[in-house]
Amino acid sequence: MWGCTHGQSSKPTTQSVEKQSFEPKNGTKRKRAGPPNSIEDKRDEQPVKLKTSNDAAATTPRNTSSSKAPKDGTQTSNGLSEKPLKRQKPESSPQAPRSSHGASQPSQPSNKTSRHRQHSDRGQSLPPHLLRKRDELLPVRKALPIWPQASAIKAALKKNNILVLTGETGSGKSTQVPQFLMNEPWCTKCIAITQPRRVAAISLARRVAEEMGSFMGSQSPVAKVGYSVRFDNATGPNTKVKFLTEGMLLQEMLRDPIMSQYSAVVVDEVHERSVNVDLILGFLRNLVSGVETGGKSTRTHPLRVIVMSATADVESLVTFFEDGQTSSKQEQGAKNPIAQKGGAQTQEGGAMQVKPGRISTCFVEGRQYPVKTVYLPQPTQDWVESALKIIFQIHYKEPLPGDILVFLTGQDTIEGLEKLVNDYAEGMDKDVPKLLALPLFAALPQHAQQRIFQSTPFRTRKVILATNIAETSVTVPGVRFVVDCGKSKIKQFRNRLGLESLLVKPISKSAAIQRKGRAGREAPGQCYRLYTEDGYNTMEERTIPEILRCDLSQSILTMKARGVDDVLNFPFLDRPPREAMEKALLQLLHLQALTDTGTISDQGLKIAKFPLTPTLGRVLVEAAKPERDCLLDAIDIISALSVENVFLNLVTEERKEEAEEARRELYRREGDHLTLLVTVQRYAEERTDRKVWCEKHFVSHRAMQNVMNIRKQLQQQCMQLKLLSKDDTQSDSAPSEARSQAILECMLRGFIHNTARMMPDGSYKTLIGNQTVAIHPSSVLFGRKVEAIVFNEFLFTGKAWARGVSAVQLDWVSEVVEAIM
DNA sequence: GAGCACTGC
Repeated sequence: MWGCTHGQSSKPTTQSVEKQSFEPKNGTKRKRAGPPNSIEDKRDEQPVKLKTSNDAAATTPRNTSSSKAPKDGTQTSNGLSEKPLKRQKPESSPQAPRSSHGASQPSQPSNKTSRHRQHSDRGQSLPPHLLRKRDELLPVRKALPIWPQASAIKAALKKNNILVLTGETGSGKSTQVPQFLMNEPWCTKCIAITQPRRVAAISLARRVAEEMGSFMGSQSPVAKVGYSVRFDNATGPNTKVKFLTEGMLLQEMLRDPIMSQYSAVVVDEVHERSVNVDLILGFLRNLVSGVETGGKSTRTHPLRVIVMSATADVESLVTFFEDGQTSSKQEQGAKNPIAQKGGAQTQEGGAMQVKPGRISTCFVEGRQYPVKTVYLPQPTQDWVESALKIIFQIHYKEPLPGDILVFLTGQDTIEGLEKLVNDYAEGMDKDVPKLLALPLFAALPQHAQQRIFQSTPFRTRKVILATNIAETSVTVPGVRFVVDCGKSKIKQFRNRLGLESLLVKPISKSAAIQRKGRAGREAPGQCYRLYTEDGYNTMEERTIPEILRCDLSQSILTMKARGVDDVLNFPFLDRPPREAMEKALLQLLHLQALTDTGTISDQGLKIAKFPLTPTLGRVLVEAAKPERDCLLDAIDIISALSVENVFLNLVTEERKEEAEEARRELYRREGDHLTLLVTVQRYAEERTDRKVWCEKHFVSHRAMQNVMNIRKQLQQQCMQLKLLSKDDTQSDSAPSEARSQAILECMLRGFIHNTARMMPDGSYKTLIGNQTVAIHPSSVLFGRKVEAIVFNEFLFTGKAWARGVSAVQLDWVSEVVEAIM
């Protein structure tokens, strides 16, 4: 897990507090220390200001951090702020061993909990170590660029319900804004702060708890800070500041459309533009403008919304919340199945509408050392070779310390360059420091990823060869040089074919700036771009938001489940093409998640509540039907399909053969789905040592632990939806032939579009769309000829492949296909 | 006989 470095690192900077600025850095020194390197440094043109758009700018005192911080920006070791940020003592770390199972588990009443039960929440009687920590951290907080803005931010939210806050890395916005707001008179309930990633939600909550001198989550009833991520809910009755992942908030919004437990929602990292953040913003805009909150479900107090973003794209966000009233009016008359259930009536329009000028904006400077940009004089085709040259150029020219972070596109280029670097490094003179090449990508086992945090051996420079993972998800310490190939792999959904492809594409300017910034987190740095300045200038300004390039069926089902019937007029920050939305609507209709009139069906409501794609949700609902009666088996299979790679990928031929042999007892001739079922069942039955079992069968233990979590969650949710009864949780082993057939027929109900039949020449063609597909070599059915197949995934990599394949009978498929045609 | 950027419920 990222985010849990308890100070073993040689540097005090841990990624778990990366949102904090932990350097005693001078916020102003940065400005002109670097060369006139890029067009993106607009910070100097933008004074620190906070204004409301309906009155004159109320300029606040300029960020005072620069006067408090040491003037020398290169002075990295200064006790003032580094020391308190170290996670030194275990006692100061408010983390208890936590159960990672089911969010619904009650917190265990421990001695510790009852001992603190009588504590007042004023803090005086809290344990001294928490208070000491809090007091230690206060000066650090005060030195953050956002600190002087506290009163202006509070004033803005007294006046207006919406605040758009732009703050760069290191401004402290994620940790401080909730603390500024929590004691405001209007803030009688909880504040939610969303994060795109689990680690960020958890580590920010820990940090804020420390800063407040509070317990965390379920540690104590008086705990004021908590977090909620999948499989891990650490909130208590008095949680006032709650960090959660975007997906978690969306789930809550389905259960409680008006968000009655919150006084404010802070949407952080909006610039990353995940699909979930786009949905949240649309729902919030409807909510604050009084749309689809009709009747009895109207809020008594207005919800405060704080939208936080790193890039200065304030205008579009302000416009988004100001305008678009036309589309919301259209939705006003729309039926809301959730509200209707309670006999609610649609509220008359306009009562809580956001009028122009009711939105505040705020800009806060970040803290970043200057980074010099170097472009290639000529464009190159072979950027692996260019990267190699530049790595050694840096290594020979630049003194230690200073690690190199290289951004590449994927595992293969990373491993290729790793080998090259190692080969060349062997031939270096003895008096030159060593080079240590470290790969970093998500599929790399956890222990291998952790190597980047280990301290560098004496006279050695690390070269981290990374994918996009290092752009946002992982902060690599010690980096002073960035090498950016200017490309990344992007998944694109092709509407017409209904398949996804993974393509290597040029990155956007904003991504290039993000990558470059990774060199200036601890000291001034350099960024070598493996493209020309002209190349940079021709890049798109921003990365295309995910919602414009993904399959929309899950998003649209979520919208429908939340009562947005007219999805074509949903307030999107960026509206997906109509074609993509219609494609998704049609798919949902085929899944019988929608009725013929386009309203959500009972079945659709159930599907929407599962943490699954609509196709997989549909399979579950089908499996629960009495005539199928194979829900537990379906849950096992779907859990395994929800994680990537249960079976380990082996490299050498020898190991592959070994694995084939060991797994033979798991393989089922019906195909991959039943093979997964057997694997999950055997793993679950294993009582002695599951880890050993995994090693023996070349199965990923980490993946299987995740499968078990998902399996448990799905079983619980099926019980809540009354699809499963309590006394029915013991799955039978080894499904009979009849049950195998039932399982595959359920799969067909979800994957109608992913079916193909064998042609006379032995190739396969999809029943819908008539596309040629081939069974992927990773399938147990590879090389076999069967009359028809159903498959989990349709992907294009040079050729159209079907992955996750099972054999079915043609007449089963025909029956399902005819039903929707 | 191929190959897989990254999140998340």
